[in-house]
Amino acid sequence: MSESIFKALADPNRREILRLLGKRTMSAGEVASNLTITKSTLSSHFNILKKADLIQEERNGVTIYYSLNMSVIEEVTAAVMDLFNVDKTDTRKRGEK
Amino acid sequence: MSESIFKALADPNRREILRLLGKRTMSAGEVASNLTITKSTLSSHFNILKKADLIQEERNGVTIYYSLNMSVIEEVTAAVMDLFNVDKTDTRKRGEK
DNA sequence: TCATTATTTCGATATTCATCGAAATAATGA
DNA sequence: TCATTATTTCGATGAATATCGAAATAATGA
Repeated sequence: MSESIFKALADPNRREILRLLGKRTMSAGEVASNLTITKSTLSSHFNILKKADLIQEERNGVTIYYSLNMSVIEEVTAAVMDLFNVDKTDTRKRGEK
Repeated sequence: MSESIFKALADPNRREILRLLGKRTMSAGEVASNLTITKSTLSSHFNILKKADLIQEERNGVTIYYSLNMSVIEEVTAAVMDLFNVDKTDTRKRGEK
């Protein structure tokens, strides 16, 4: 769940991949040409993003197309919100015990 | 900036620290008693969260109180949103080249 | 000044992680 | 079936990271 999502977002190359796929569906090769890593490294990043359910793949012949999994975006923002969910019943000010 | 934020959110113990501080301001010792790590490890996590500007500290005598830096939460959600900002000018369907 | 309490810094260690190049797999068209 | 193209898997490596215990620092009150 959200563990794998936060881990997935921790790497700059993976975040760049998400930004690229946010513009449009791309093949692995197209994504690679926008980054400075080898294709084998990219493939490893794809696996991590897939495990976090952030992207999906679709093979078309010899080419595999990757796209953002839009349905998970909601879950991502929910996980972030949950992290900062302040308890309204506490009225103490900072530094007060 | 957001690099340090995403890195900071990648560790489960740090996320738990944020959840705890989201409920109320706590001393380092109080936070420690809610986790299963040593105080020295906790101190290292505090440093990382401080560097990401996610928490602030305030010393009161011998005790240091930590609290969520609410003003950065907005920045966090903005960074996440930015990540998934889809370009509306692209009309291609998935798999279409 | 000394003892106490709270927390941090230091140095070491073990694990995780990003990365690479080379070899393997997969699909297709000649 | 062979060559080509696209991508992945494998095994190794170096760097980053979480963790610990022990020693150091900081504030305070006796």
